[in-house]
Amino acid sequence: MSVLHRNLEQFFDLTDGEHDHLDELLKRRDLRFPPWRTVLAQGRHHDTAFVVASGWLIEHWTLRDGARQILSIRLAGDLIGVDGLAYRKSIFATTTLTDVELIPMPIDAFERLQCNAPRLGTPLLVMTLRTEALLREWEVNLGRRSASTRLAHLLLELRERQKTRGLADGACRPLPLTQQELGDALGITSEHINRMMRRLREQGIAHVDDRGLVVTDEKALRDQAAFDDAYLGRLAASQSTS
Amino acid sequence: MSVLHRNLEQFFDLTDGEHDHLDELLKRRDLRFPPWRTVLAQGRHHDTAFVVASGWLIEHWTLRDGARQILSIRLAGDLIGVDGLAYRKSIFATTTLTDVELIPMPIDAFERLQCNAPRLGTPLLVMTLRTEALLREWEVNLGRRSASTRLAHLLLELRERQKTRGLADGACRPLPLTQQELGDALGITSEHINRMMRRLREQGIAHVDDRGLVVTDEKALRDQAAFDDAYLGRLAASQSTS
DNA sequence: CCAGCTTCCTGATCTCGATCAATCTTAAAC
DNA sequence: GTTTAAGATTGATCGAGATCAGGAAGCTGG
Repeated sequence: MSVLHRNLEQFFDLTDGEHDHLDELLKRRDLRFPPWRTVLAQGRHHDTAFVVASGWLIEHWTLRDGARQILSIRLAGDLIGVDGLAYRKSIFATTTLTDVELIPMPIDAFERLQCNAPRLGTPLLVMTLRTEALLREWEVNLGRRSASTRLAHLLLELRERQKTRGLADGACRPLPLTQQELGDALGITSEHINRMMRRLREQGIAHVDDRGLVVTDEKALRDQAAFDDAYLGRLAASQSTS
Repeated sequence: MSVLHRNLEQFFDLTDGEHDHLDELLKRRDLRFPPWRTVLAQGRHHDTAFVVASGWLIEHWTLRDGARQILSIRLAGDLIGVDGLAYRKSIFATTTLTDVELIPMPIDAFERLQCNAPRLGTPLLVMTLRTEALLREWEVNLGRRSASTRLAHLLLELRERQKTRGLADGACRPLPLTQQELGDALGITSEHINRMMRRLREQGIAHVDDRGLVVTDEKALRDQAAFDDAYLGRLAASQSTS
């Protein structure tokens, strides 16, 4: 059973017929991409959305001066390229960070689904609303919080999202983000990320080794992150438990 | 015919039956609110979304230390409270800035609609995707652009959104935002907003008088805003032409 | 093994925008 | 008409984080 089935079954019990419709929606063959491959280019036409079966991707936007803002980090179970439904093209770029498996989901099949299995429409809408909630949280981060808070927030969020999918046991194994990328996600220079990481290390809160991120003082990190319990709850609820 | 009908007809031709379903969805009586009334409180349970028939509202989030981030400004034709569909509660606050008319749209009727008029599901999903696109643009603003660019960007965006609804002819008539609020939307202090406004005034680019915002040098403002033509196109497409 | 990357790491300096502290304006309130 | 309060405006100072300018450390491919 695919990641998407599991993700949807969180919200709704699916009938056999609906399972079949989903199967039809998802073309059989998974696509595989190596790291650093741009799956959806900024501004390019596209008519296929994807379910992330495994791996990490980033959605990002490059300014004319070369500065880059990472808009969102997508993990297994997330959807990418849904904006094709609204614009028939990608308004930002989506790029792999690791080896990635994607399940294609043609946009027009997506529309047909609304008619053939209308009950599935609501869960899909719910998934996009949950993504929207994450974006709003990031607006707050970028607009109002300090560099150290933002970093702590991102590290915890990623660990939490990994954990709810059963992918991270304590340590968030592979943290396939360079300091440059952390910075691009947080609107901070990589030099400053480095300084913030040093502080976390010196304070014995967290550090990165070859296994990935290691959190040694959960509570302190949570304090730094100004983490809202309600937010954590939403995070958990928004993810599949695969 | 309501704002919502018009907004949807941009994307799809509606059958009479679908018009009826929409009518049923929208309870007859509009609700009216005075300025500064919180329609949906942060974290409070709610089961009704609304279509904005007229007026201005803000969606905002207040941090523990009292700092406020305005997440989005909502105008006539926009939806508010759709997150109730995903969370059964509002994860941020929605507050009126002016006199506002709202058309209630119960969440459960919304779900029934998916089954009774499945074709309507897609347009509603499209509307939320367009909102999502605006949020991503704001992520870029908050993360990567300077105060002056952000301000120019917001002023132009608001004027454009008003214009595509036929509400602003040249001057964006009532700009019901204090400098404090502009700051809260842009992640900037009101004092700094004031300085940026002074600069726009001194450079003869734009100023605010009793009629609202007056743009005297369109091109210069557009340059400051680093406004992307593609973004403008999306803005126009995302709004009703009421 | 070395040359050439990329990423990590660090310090010195500078700048944008925050913070603090007033004054001014205007419109409602009594 | 005086009081009061909210917003606009301005200046002086401060600080978080950017920018600049490099090393150090690992990892590629030759």
